[in-house]
Amino acid sequence: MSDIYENIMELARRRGFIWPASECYGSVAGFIDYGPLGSMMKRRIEDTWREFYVVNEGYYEIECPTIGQEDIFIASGHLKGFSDLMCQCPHCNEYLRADHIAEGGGVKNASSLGCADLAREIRTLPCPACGEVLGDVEVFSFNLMFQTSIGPGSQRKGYLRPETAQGMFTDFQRLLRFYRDSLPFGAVQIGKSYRNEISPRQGMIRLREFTQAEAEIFVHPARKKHPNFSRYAEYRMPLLGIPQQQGETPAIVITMRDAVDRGLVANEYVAYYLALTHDLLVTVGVNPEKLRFRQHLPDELAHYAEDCWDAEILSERFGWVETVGIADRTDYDLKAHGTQSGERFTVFIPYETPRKERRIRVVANMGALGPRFRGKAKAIADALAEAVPGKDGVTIGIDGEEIFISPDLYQVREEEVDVPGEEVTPHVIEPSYGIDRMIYAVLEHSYAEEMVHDEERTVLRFPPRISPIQVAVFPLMNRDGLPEIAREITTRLKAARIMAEFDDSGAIGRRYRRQDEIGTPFALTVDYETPGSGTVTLRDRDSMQQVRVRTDTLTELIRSLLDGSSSFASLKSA
RNA sequence: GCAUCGAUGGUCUAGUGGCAUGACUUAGGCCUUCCAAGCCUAUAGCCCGGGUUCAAUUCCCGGUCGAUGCACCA
Repeated sequence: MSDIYENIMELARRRGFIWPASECYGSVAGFIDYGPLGSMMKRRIEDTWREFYVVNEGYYEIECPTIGQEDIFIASGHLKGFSDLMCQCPHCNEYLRADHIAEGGGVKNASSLGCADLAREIRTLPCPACGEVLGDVEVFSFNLMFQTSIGPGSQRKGYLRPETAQGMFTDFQRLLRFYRDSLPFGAVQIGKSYRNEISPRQGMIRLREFTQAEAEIFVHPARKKHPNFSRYAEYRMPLLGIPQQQGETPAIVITMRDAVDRGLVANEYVAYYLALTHDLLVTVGVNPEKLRFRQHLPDELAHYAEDCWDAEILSERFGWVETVGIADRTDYDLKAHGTQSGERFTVFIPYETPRKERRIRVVANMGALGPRFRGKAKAIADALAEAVPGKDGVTIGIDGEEIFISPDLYQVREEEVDVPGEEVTPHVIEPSYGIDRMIYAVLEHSYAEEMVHDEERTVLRFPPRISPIQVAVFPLMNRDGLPEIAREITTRLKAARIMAEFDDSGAIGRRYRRQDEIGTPFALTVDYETPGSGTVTLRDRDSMQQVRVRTDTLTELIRSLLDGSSSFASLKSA
């Protein structure tokens, strides 16, 4: 079957958008190169992302190493949770999930067993692929993280990060100081992540090395109203929530205000980023008709998450592709790093007025305790501070030893103290974008083949802000001083930081087609009227219409067409 | 990863145990006053490794990549 995917990937290869990686040695599945036009397009999409998150939201970008030490991934859960217990059937060589086989054979909690235990459990069970009893099989843990070693002698394990998110968590204290100790704040990262997929087969949809753009927004757990919610409160878009999926009804089109009020979306933060994501995806060229937001069902929702939605993009080849995840991850990540590192991952939130609290404090009488208990006295005093003594004294445990402390050895004081505030572990709102998937979606949704004068025309209808080449400049004829004028115009456009490309090769029609194919939105042609009138023709990629425009105001005009502040349709010939 | 099928200039493709087709593209030239026109010329290819053979792009084995099915999948 020759589908649109093959045509797009052929175009992408031929024109320098996407290539298989390291082809001269034979490529490896799950790795791609972005060619000259692909890199430029990717950068423009990333810059649009930055415009939304860094410039508008004010969440600054950071850049952390792609290799992390083991502790990070112990805390994040990737070392454990990102592993599959697998085995290979000795009869049919099929790779199988060992824990699934065990559970199928009635073993409870198989995934929590070790490799050796699991191998014992499944040796009497049949292989689900060939039916033979497995017998003597080795169970091994396959982790989706790439492992490496840091420094010589491989003393220290390192892992290539499976997501960029952890960097924002590990830098939490620094970020908190940077944002002057107050919530909410956020940080973002755009960069490579790595997952050693078992069989990455869907071209650039499932890569072993891919680019993520993630934001981690730290909010007060009890204050989940977005300060700028009004921006998207009336934004209306289709949501496929849990009720719609369970009732198998279509997505409901609803404003973000209503979605939060009705409890479909957990809070304003999540709703805000659902809308922002919709806005962003459409801005970079995703077809809104082929975009939906689907809520995670209770069984796919991580246990700690409060709410999670995927932006899914419809691809002719791959169906609905998860491209963005937007989750309220609560305090899970920060708590985990707090426990693992022993460092503080909380924010001190002062009360508006300090609260008076009555406290009962047990103060040891060291003058009496010291001589009697000697070395243990300090431990006993500490234990007393935590204890709740009865009338006749208290029994405390020190190193497993029960010790009775009579009331003459301590004092119980009741006092009133000022409590100025409390330590709070923020909740994390995480929008996470798969940039490569976005790029594929934009390519597929922009791609069109149409008949023009009985000839097929291939065109990428990119939004102008995404196009790698922004304007092409042609001399109509390759003589009579026309090329010189066209070159001079090209230079002027470039000086204004517009990506302009001069082309004088072949017939004019061919040159238009070349640019159509790579999505260049506009073309300027210097013709025989140019020297006399100071005008050139401006040709619009999508309509193929032309207008004459003045050359002296060209850079301003092109700039406004590119940033969307004016449109081709509104132009009148000069 | 398993099974099946496939891999020929940049792209699409013909074909073969002995010199490897054609089209498009690209580059140079001629021509050309706005949408892949025409003419001339040039560049460029049998996925990788091993085996069989006088000789392998072709046959055999292994690998890589791709498609399909199975398995797996934040």
